Amino acid sequence: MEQTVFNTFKKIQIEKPVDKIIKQIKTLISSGQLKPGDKLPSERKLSEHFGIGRTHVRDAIRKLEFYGILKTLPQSGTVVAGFGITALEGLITDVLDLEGNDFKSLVETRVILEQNTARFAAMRRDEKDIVSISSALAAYEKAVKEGNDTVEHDLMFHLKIAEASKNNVLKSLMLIVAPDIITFFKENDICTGTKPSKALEEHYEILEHISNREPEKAELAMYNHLKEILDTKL
Amino acid sequence: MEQTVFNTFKKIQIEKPVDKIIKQIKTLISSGQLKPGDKLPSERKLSEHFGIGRTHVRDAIRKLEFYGILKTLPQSGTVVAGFGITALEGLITDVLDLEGNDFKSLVETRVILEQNTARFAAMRRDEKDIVSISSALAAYEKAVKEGNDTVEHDLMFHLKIAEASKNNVLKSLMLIVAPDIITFFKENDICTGTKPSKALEEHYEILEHISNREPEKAELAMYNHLKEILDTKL
DNA sequence: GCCGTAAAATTGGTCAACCAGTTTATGGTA
DNA sequence: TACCATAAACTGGTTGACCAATTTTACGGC
Repeated sequence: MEQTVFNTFKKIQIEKPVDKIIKQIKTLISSGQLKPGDKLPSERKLSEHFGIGRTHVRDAIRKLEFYGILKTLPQSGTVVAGFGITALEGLITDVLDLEGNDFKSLVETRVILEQNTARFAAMRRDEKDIVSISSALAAYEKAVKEGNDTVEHDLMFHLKIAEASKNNVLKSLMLIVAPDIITFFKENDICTGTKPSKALEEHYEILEHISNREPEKAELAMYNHLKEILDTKL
Repeated sequence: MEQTVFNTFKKIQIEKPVDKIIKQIKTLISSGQLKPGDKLPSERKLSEHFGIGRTHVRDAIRKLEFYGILKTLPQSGTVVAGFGITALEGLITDVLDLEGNDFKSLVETRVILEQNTARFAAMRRDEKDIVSISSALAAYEKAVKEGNDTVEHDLMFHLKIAEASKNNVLKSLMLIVAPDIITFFKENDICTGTKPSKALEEHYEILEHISNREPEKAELAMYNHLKEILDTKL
């Protein structure tokens, strides 16, 4: 695949219809035609107003709904959150220029999330958590000794810890970040770089601290476990 | 609205078609009919196989795509991530039982995210960041002194800090958490509870530390600023 | 028998029509 | 005049058909 010449232009991409509509909705709000708490014009009206299919309008609404900016009531209408114009405009603007995730930010964020899931897990874990974390660790150990697929089992171990933290939001955020982490590690073969035996040992230490209800130690162990990744690829 | 009797059943809700299909796709993977890296059957095939409209199939695919589990190539096909069956099953399972966000988790997570955006902002801010944070703070101050809408301007201040942290992922996660925070505060009038003048003072302190490039102090100031919220409603 | 080209089938993307509830307007009645 | 039943209009939800690009297949020339 010869793409060298065109890579210069890779940043140039046609604005997706969804973002176009979101921008239009933002304009509606900015111009005061649409105030916080108002009911949005019907999807039909919007689609013909913007000269675009209703599908795209629905997509845009659902995206804004995901970020809590709109709320659609079935068979009744879609409503703008009662946030105040400042917050609404700010939020929509931020939604629009969500850039791709660079790996540095990704890892940085993962470390932060994981330090805290480990800490909370040590505070709140029950027996079931210990069991599920242990079994995930066992699967990881088996994979290490057989020499393959360590990345996924590694991540499952970490996800079980996130579950034990009893914090839905933290777990959700981990879930969002996780696949990107896996993909990158797969592509760059970092997993083979870090010694699996050492990682295994560290996993056991983390589990130990969580099991013993030692939040600070668990957090620190998690940090030490992940910190070298931070340095590896900066 | 008399609902007391029915509240007992509020947890029972019809399984959304999207989740139903996601479950089916998970089954396909579990049973080995669909392996990591494989191309998914076409949307048409899936829809008639499951006896459901193609729209729902597309919705399910897009949801799984958001979590990085599927990748769709326009006019070509949809592909399963090359994760290994363990990770795939685990991730899909977690996607399926994403529960609603309880407020305790929400605030806990917010504090964590914000401590770190403040820290990174103090390390990486440039002059433009200082300007935009300052102007957000000015708007907040004006709102405080006029006595309304503090919540949104408050949040905008925090979002500008997230931008200054130069960490895309952290900012995205803040964006996800933000609206829920606003909504809850609006509904429960917490903002009026905490003294706005004190909060304003704390905001200035945070900005000061970020401006002076003092990561630890910025992080601590942010923690102190938010910690009372943690205690307020536990 | 091999390769290149073109046509046919298949793909996700898009759209306009239809469905089942909700809301609003209407008009007749007390 | 106030009110309520009924119907008309409108809402988001869902579906099947159409589009353009891709992929596969088939055929003809070499």
